Amino acid sequence: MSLMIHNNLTNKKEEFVTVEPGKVSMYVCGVTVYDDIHMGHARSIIVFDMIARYLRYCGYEIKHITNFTDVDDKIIIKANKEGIEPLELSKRYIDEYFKDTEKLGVNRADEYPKASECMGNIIAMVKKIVDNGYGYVTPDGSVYFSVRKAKNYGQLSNRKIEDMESSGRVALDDQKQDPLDFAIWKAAKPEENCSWPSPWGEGRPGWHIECSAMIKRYLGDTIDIHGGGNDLIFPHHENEILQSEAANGVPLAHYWMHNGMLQVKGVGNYKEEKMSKSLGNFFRVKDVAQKFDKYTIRFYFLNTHYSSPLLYGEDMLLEAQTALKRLHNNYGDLQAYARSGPDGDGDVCDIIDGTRQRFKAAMDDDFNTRAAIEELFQLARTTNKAMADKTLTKQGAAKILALMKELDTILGILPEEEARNDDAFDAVMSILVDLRKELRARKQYDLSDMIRDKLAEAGYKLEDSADGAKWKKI
RNA sequence: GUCGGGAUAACACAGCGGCUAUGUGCGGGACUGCAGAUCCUGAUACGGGGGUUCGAUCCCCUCUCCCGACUCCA
Repeated sequence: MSLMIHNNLTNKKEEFVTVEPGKVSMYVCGVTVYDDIHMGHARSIIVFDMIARYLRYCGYEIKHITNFTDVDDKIIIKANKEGIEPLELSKRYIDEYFKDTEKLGVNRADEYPKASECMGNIIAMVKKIVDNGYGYVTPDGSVYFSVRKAKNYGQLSNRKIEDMESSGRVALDDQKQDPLDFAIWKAAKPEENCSWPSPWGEGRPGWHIECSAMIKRYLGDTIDIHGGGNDLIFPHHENEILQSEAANGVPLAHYWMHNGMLQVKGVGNYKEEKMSKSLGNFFRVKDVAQKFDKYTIRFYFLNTHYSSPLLYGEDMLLEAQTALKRLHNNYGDLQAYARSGPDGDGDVCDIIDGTRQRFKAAMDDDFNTRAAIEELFQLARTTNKAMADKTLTKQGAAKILALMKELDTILGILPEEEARNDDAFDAVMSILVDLRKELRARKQYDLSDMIRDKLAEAGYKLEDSADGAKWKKI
């Protein structure tokens, strides 16, 4: 079974074949760092984190690059308002970005290039585009891309030039030779205080060019996967393709993947709308992370296919929390069972192989994390039952746990192993458990409940059942 | 208007041409000193209308509605 990816370039599910066998180059559009990241960004970050994790799980050596746009109108405006340098402002939000994504359990990408630190590459690419005849310099020292000269216009977004013209929404600008053209280099404006020297005078990059330049610098002319939110398909990704292909003469990316938008229930007319800064309906990651742990947030996002729209609400997170608790309980119970269950060779191969095989089949089907998570719930029911009838052995439980950990390297929704592996502690706990058993046999419930309560206060939860008590760390 | 994506039980969200998914919630039952957990079980589905088929929720056509993009946007 091979990995199938829904490719937005062709709008088909295609078998994943890399340029170089065993290696994956992946570029994901990051954020403009002028404010804290919100849950919509979190979705994209977690989705591509999951994708990178799965590819790694499949044995690929992956290079994952995500950029920071730190040169941008909004940054300049906000920095001017605060009376600080634009790069000082963006630095602040880059730091916040890392703090916030850490709260989401995100594995770091290999590099996080910043536009401000890739000026050489950007200028070189602009120059190349002009040299190749796809760009022109205006009198004020800006450089524009000639859209009509590009081959394959609209290959990603299925747009035709005629449609663009008739839409009546293309911006007019006296510097442009054609309203469809877009800036790849913008001449400096004196009041902005944010520019770099270039062959065309002081200026700064256009919005799309940094990604093209960074991809070339870090990953090469043609990469395997290019990702981002589906709101970037047009014009951002379309223009990235035009620029890169005009400069390099080869396709930019083989697979284009886009995550669906996070939506928020509209206030007045109960329609859903996209969570975004401009609509003001966003929830900051740092605020949400105060109420919900990373496992819950990840579960919430991964419990839906990455490309589908997803409704945001605290009630959704609460439901995710309850659902995930079932998995966490099962995981904790298995850990307890692996300590105190019956001995035996514990043949659980069928369960393990079947679960792994179905889990992988789900993931291979365009990263269907939702279906993969269903396997975890099935496994929980199977093992809960096996623990209840004692058909599971402690060795079997250990093997199931190993499988769960293995699969969780992809999802990151199960609690991490405590560093502790303390036999003495286990022995003490087992004394307490036995003591309670005796007390309960003598119906001295006040004392047995007191032990249970005190242990709960100390962070350990005891659960009684017909065949003795189990304990786990809360 | 153009281009994408949707419409699945109370809610969320998968999936498949015939074997009724998963979680939450709700109704029974088991277990139980209590708490918690767990197991068994019940009910409520595939937007409307055509068509293809022995058979469609799944394929085709059409209608309605929703979301996103076309302006900064993950």
